[in-house]
Amino acid sequence: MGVPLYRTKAEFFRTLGHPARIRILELLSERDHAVHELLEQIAIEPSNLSQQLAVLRRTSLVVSRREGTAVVYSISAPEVRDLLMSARRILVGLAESRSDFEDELVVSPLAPDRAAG
Amino acid sequence: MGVPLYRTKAEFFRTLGHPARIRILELLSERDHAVHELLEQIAIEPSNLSQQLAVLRRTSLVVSRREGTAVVYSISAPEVRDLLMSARRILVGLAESRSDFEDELVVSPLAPDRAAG
DNA sequence: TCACGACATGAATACTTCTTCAATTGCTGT
DNA sequence: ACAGCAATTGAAGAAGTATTCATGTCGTGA
Repeated sequence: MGVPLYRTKAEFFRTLGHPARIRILELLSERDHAVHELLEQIAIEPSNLSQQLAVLRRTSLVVSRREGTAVVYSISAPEVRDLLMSARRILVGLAESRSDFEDELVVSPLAPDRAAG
Repeated sequence: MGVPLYRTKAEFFRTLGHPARIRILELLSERDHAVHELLEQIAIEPSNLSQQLAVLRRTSLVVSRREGTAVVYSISAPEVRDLLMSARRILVGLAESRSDFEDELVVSPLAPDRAAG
């Protein structure tokens, strides 16, 4: 146990900090996908996808197996699904409180037109 | 709603992807803290702490208020606490499955004593 | 109002991480 | 064994993020 947990956590979150990797994890948390299937869903170059998959493999978040001509990926920690959902909940909450606030501005006594952000 | 959710999620996780910011959120999820209190707990330079707090403020994860001479921070989304805990669970799980595998290697026929993780 | 302590900001340099390209490996069918 | 598709790798330049230093702001108490 040389590395403090908050450091490991930060590293973990950084791994999640890329749109393509989020998409990959979302897709894999539904079911296993071959690389070419991921490629259909995510609009990036094959080699870029491979790079992102490599990042996820390094942190053991996903594992791959070869099935004939295809390589199939699956998620190692199904709990990631909950994590993504709970992130969504937080984001929706933050977005709401921000637009609530904008509403309040608009609802002031003699409020002139105030463009929405 | 111009920005796809997976992009926003990635951005969100990137803001969590720094040891100091994780520490800050952990501390704030227990109770509000003044900047000088955070400074006592986290071993970084004051101006660096300010920078990290600024990052968290930009994403509305924390808010600050002035109290006399001090500036007090609090967390906007208490659910962040759950998120951090569920991240911990995933990390522990991944770490265990990795060392299980190492154990298997060690657990050959004449397995010697096995130290607990 | 002046000086001081508590924080924040801007800007520069040093790192990391992204994206893309060219080259490579591993199967499958012939 | 070879052609051809699927996926990966390494490397290089572009883009983004971290850390630090010098400076600026905002209250408080003398």
